Amino acid sequence: MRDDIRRNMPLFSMGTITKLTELTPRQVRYYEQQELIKPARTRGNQRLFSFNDVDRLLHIKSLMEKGINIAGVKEVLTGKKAEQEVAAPAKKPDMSDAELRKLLKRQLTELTTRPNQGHLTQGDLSRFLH
DNA sequence: CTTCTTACA
DNA sequence: TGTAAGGA
Repeated sequence: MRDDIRRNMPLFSMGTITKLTELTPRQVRYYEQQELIKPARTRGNQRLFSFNDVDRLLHIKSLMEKGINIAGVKEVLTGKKAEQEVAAPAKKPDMSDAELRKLLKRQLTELTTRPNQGHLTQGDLSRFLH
């Protein structure tokens, strides 16, 4: 009953969030607009995210990767519908050459810069907190 | 330097 | 979703 205030305590900056979730600031702000998350603000209007926010963002991310749209994500997160009931239209596994090389280059630098670190995926947080 | 909002050749 | 612009 007190673990809640901890999970809801505003602690992370946008920079931390993007590195932790691997989402772009654009996406994070958009999800906030859609009221999928409600991060706190500092006096200077800077967003401060909590563990719960990270949790929700990771959930949203996994859902989006499954091809589920905002509407579907909202229904799932709002707890009014099951994940299956909002099945994705069609998944396209294609990626342009530019994107592919960009991705490979990024992963390569990450491998040499910070070997085996950072980036959470859904489920990691709960284990981390428990 | 990091983040914020608004807007769109 | 990306990105440029203008401020904090």
